This record gives sequence, C-alpha cells and structure tokens, in this order.
Amino acid sequence: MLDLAYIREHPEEIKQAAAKKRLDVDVDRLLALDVERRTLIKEVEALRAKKNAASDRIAKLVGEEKARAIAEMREASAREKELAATLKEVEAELERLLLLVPSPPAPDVPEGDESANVVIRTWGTPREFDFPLRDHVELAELLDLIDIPRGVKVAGTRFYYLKNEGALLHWAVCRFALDHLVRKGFTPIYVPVLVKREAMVGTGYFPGGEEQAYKIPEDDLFLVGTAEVSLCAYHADEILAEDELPRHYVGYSSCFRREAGTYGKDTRGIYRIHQFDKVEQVVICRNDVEESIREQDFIQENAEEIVRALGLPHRVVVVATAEMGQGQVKKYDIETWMPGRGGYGETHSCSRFYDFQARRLNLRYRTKEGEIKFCHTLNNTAIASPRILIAILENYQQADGSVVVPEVLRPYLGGMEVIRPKR
RNA sequence: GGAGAGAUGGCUGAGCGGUCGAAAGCGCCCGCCUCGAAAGCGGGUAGGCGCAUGACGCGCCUCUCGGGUUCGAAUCCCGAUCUCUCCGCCA
Repeated sequence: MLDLAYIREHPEEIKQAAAKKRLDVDVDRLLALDVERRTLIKEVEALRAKKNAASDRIAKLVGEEKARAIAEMREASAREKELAATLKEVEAELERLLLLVPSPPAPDVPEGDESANVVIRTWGTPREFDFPLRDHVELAELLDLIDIPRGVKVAGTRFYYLKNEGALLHWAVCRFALDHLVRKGFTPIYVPVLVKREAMVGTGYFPGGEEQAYKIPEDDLFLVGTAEVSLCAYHADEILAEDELPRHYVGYSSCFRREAGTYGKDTRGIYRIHQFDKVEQVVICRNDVEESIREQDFIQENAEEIVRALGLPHRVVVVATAEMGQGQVKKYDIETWMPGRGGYGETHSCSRFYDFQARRLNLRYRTKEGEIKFCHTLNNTAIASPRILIAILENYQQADGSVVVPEVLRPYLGGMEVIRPKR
C-alpha cells in the first residue's frame, strides 16, 4: 500500500507504475473517492462538533429548555448518521482500490516481460558430462530418493515423498542454510503456516493471489506460500524502537502453493510442486531508501554465499517490471544451473518493498526523535527444498548414477560422501 | 468439545448514562537537588484522521471489534473475537 497523499500528488507516476507492471488500477476513480471522502469527513465532523457542544449544554439545562435542545439534537444526530454511513461506503471502496495500487519499480529495473530480465552476475561453469546425463527424476529413481507416483496416489498431482538420502539431503540443505544465517546474526524462527487473511493482505498476496493459496474455510485460515508472510506479520500493529532495527529474521516453514493455471507446465519431477520447505530471510529496517538497498544487497549476498558453498553454478538476474509483484520495488532472482533442464531454474527470489508491506501490516517504529514511521521490509530465500535438490543431484551425478554429496552438507549426513545406487 | 469468568492507556488497576481520552500507582522522559547516584520535589508521557501548516494550533474518532438503545455510552442491550479457570480429549 502506498501513502494516499503520495498518490494524490503523483498520479501519473502511479499510472506509469501500473502500466510497467501490467496491472490495472483505476487511479482516477481512487482520486475522486479521496476527494469525496475528505468532503464527507468535514461535514460529519462539523456536525459532531456541534453535537458535542450541545451535549455539554444539555447536561446543564432543565425543563422546557432541555426538552427543546434535545429535540434539535435528535435531527442533527439523524443527519450525522446518514452522512457517516455514506462516508463508510466511500472509505470501503477507497480502501479496496488502495490495496491494488502498485509500488513504482526502482529506476534501475528493466522494463518489460521476462525476456527483459538482466543477468548481472554468473558464478561457476556448467559441467561437461562425458557420460549420458540423467535428470533428477532418473537419479532419484535409481537411488531411491524420491517417490513421485506414491505422492500422486496419496495426495494428488505435484505431490511426492522424499526418502532415504533424499529426505536427509532435504533436511541437510535446510539446516545448512539456517546455520549459515544464524551465524550471521539472524534470529531463527519457526512460524505458523496457517494464517489469517490479514497476514495475506498485509504482505500483499491478497487481494489478487487468492487462487494461489490453499484455504481452510471452516476456520477462515490460509496456508502460507512462504514464511515471509508469517515473519512480516510477526510485528504487525506494533511500534518498534529505532535502535532495535534492523531486525534480521530467518524463518523455516513448509510452503504451500496451488499453482493454479500452470497445468502442463514443469510437470516432470519436483520442480513445480504444491508443498515444499523453505528457509527464508526477512529484514525489517528503518524507512530509508539507502538502508533498504544495503539490506537487500546483504540478504542477496547471503543467498549467493549459500549457493556458492553448495558449489552450484548459478546466475543472478534483475527481474523486469512485468514479472514483479505489485508491491515489489526491485527483485533479484538467483537461477541455479540444472543440467536436466539444460538451463537455469529459479531457486531464490529477493525482494525490496520499502514501506509497501509495512503500511498494510501497520508495522511501525519510533525514531530517536520520537517520530513514528512505517518500517521497510525485505525478504529473500535462503534455500528452498526440494527444488534445490534438483540442482544438487544433477550437478553432482557420476557416470554410475551415484551422486557426490556437496562437502558442506556432509556433516549433516553423518559424513556421507557419495549416495550410491541401491544395487 | 462442555461449564464458568473476564477484556480499560507501556504495565497494574478505578470508573454513578452526561463534568471520562479516562482516577491512582508503576514504568519511562525532562528539570531541581547531589561530587555522582538513590530518595525526595516539580513537570511531561497513546494512536489515527481532517483542517491549517512559517510556528503555536483547532476539530473529529478510538476504553477488544461490530451492531443497537439514547439528545448523549467505557458505562445499558445483541453478536463476534480473544484470554483465563475447571472438565473431557490429545502429539
């Protein structure tokens, strides 16, 4: 959500932002409602002021005089009630529109769709294989690490079981990423994966993303698609102290995504699935553009450290405007090399929001001078598994189908160096 | 899941339908005192919205939330939510 006063003063910028992000927002309608709202507020408040004054008088009056004053106020009160009801309607529609207004992308974000993404860094060189390459599905089958057919039998399409070293590897990468960030001073948090609508709206997933979220109607709860939701909402409706910022949180959660509208896309293997685990970085910092940029660079570097430590070739892209979320100001993706795809696949996503989420969440802080401001929020993946296992299995495979365990993960697998076929 | 109790400012806790945005205490901040500190004394200490913005400011709303009664509600009525206690169940 943006500051209404800012929208009022920069309508063209907002319209352009919507165009760049390929979003449809009726800015003119919003501005008209804004005017209407303030007009109504003035009228209602004038009536209330009059009423309040009369009310004080009535308390002291007696007899005839009192009866007459009461009769007058009855009318004023009725009129006020009418206006207040209209005001409420106007505010409801204004709020509805306000929730759709996008953040303008940063000036250095390329304009356009996915094809306009800009690769800013590449690390590592994809291996040349001197034997027939297996993709992760074949490797997992050979090594008995993933059971997709039974996942489908029990839970449906895009579900799976991880087993044996597959399961261990899954927990190993998560724990490795977690440990890495805790070492860097992040506060580890295990979070709710079912949240109220407010948390989904507060982080900007609703309205608009309802069809991507699993819903529990009986309790009016939603399964989160990322721990970002639970972590950002953690301090909702709070006023933090400036000297306790920035806050660095690393959350761990299962993530659930309906993947509606992706029928036939990425159907092989465990690339696109309904349930996975993710270690997520969330930063809450001061309302300062420079600080936000620094923090984004920081959490981006953290993610790259993790992928580098795993020895996986990857590249970093700046995501173009049309591929950005409504609230995002700038987004980096890490795409990791997946030999089976013969290309890079998205494994990490790092977003800067300024105060877009904080406004929706009513997440604020008090400056040393006593001023109250909205915080800035940022988030980035640390590791998402099992998708990252695709890269690990495929990049580390050997001619006989065995897979070398990346060195940094070995301590989490009891020192295991190679995962070998079960005869 | 069943039964009961309760939700007031950062916290504790008063509050007759008008004089209550709200007593008192604690905490915190600023002064005085002191070599310094404690104690003591004095003062200050919620958020949102609208108008005005050179500054001081003025008005409206908020006593969990939503609705109702009333000229007027923290106080009365209804509903929701949450918390606590007891029972049952349970990883």
